[in-house]
Amino acid sequence: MGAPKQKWTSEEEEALRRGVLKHGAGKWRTIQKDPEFSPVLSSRSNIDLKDKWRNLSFSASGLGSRDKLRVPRPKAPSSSPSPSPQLLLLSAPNNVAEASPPEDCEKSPQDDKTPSPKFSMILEALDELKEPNGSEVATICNFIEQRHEVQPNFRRLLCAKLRRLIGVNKVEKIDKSYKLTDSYAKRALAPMKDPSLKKKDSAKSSKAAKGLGQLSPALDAAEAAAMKVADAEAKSHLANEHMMEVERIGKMAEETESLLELASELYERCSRGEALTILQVAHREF
DNA sequence: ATAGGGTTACCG
DNA sequence: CGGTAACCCTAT
Repeated sequence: MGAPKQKWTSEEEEALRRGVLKHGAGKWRTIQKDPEFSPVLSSRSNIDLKDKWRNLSFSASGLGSRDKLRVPRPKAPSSSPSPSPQLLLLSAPNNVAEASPPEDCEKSPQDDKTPSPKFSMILEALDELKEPNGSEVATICNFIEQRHEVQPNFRRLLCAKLRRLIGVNKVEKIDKSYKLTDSYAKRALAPMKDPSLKKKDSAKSSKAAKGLGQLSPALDAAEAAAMKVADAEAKSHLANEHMMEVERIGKMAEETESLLELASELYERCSRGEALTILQVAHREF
């Protein structure tokens, strides 16, 4: 209604980065109170910092995005921390994964064969776990993760997609759960596997098992085994993600070091009166 | 106070 | 449509 949405300026972004470097991620209040960043981040709350950092982390690890040119702010209602037209750089871009365009050809590890199976995946999941009261996001997410490789921020995307599906009346929301619309559920959608794979009454068991850890003999062995396998798969995915994270941190350390070197070099040259263009800096041609 | 899920606005 | 960034709400 009132708030059009305040996009983050590069100054704010960098203040946040430096704040995290100084105090560590998670100390949002401390960062915001720090007199060094306080002037820049005055209009941001500690949760804003947290949210922004989450976004930065996702876009950094989500390998999918090149840098998007970010305009500082289309509309400045009141206080305008307009970036000075001087040589203001070093606003640390979040490309931890790569710094050199010509090299690093390893790409697209998460490319599905199908061009746009995203919706199908969700509809299939919803159809497979036929819960009368709908399935909650965690359940849907879990189900899909066991069938497809998903990106780390999949859960968040799933949320957005579900909302879209609600918009076109394919899905309805009951409390915190989602379920196929009656009219839409009748249509045969995904080519289901052989019926032998289907367990009767899977809805109750999957949800009940989550709530009560030690279920009775009612839970038959096959189902228990299936769940263990599923869990193991999920864990292996997690392990893989952790490996990637470790690798990422390593690269980040390298990047930081070379950035420091670059900064010193730049400082020295500029203080000698040399003029450098951004392009020169970007290509290290100086 | 922080982490995480969920929602809304904006962009391609 | 599809995705993301900013924002909001709630449990721990």
